[in-house]
Amino acid sequence: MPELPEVELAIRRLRPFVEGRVLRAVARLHPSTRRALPPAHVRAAVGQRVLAVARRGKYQVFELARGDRLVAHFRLDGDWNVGPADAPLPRYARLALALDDGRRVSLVDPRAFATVTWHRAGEDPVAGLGPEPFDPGFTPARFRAALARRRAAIKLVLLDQRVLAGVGNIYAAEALWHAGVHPDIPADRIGPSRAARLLDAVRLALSRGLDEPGRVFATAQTTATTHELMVYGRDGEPCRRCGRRIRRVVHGARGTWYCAGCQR
DNA sequence: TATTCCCTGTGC
DNA sequence: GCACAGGGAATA
Repeated sequence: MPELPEVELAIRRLRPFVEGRVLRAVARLHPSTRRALPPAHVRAAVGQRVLAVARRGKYQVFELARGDRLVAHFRLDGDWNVGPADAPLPRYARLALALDDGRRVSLVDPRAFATVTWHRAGEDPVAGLGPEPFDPGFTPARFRAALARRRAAIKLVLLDQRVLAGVGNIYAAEALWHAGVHPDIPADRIGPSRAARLLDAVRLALSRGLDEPGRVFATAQTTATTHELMVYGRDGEPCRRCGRRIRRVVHGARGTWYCAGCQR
């Protein structure tokens, strides 16, 4: 499911096709995209040149020439498809952008959870979003201060986009495993050294997702290949670090996998 | 702060 | 054939 790394890679693939192009038409192909993007907003965006596409957390921000923006969010399984405008639409296309070079960018999203919204110039389309995990200004001390304000389980707090932008269910579980932190620990009980370790672990887990797939890497504990998960979805399988069986618990209707042996 | 809802393919 | 999965907004 698209979290920060997958969204970043999707943007990198899309950029060469859309940056500098003019939006000739926007087709809303499903009730979900018609809800999120009313006709007036389509009219506002059509005819404008796309100056740049930026990422903020899991959001993709299309900067338009007049200063307004289209903002896409993949949610659970959205992705972009690029092809000629006269080709048949891909299966599960929920929205399509016709470009001035004859190409068409389609938002492909089987579950129709993805959104594309329009935001007037001057408006902050991602207000309230927390810091970027790789922002050098986001220090372990700031991370720890944010955690200290929260009593909920650290797993849930890592998913809170106001605390940290871009981490979802998979990378939260992976980061907690890398850091050796139990998912149920209350966030405000995480001290400075564990907060520093956890921030490093978040960055490590996200980096693995950004790496070339299949490259072998080693950490202090284990050797694996990039995009290979350490705990997520490995219910009952042995921990790659200590061999104990991975357990699955539920946090707010979402699965969390962890190792009771080395996450404390 | 906890629960519900939006959707539909996948896996039992 | 049906429960389940899940990010974020809305609701209680």
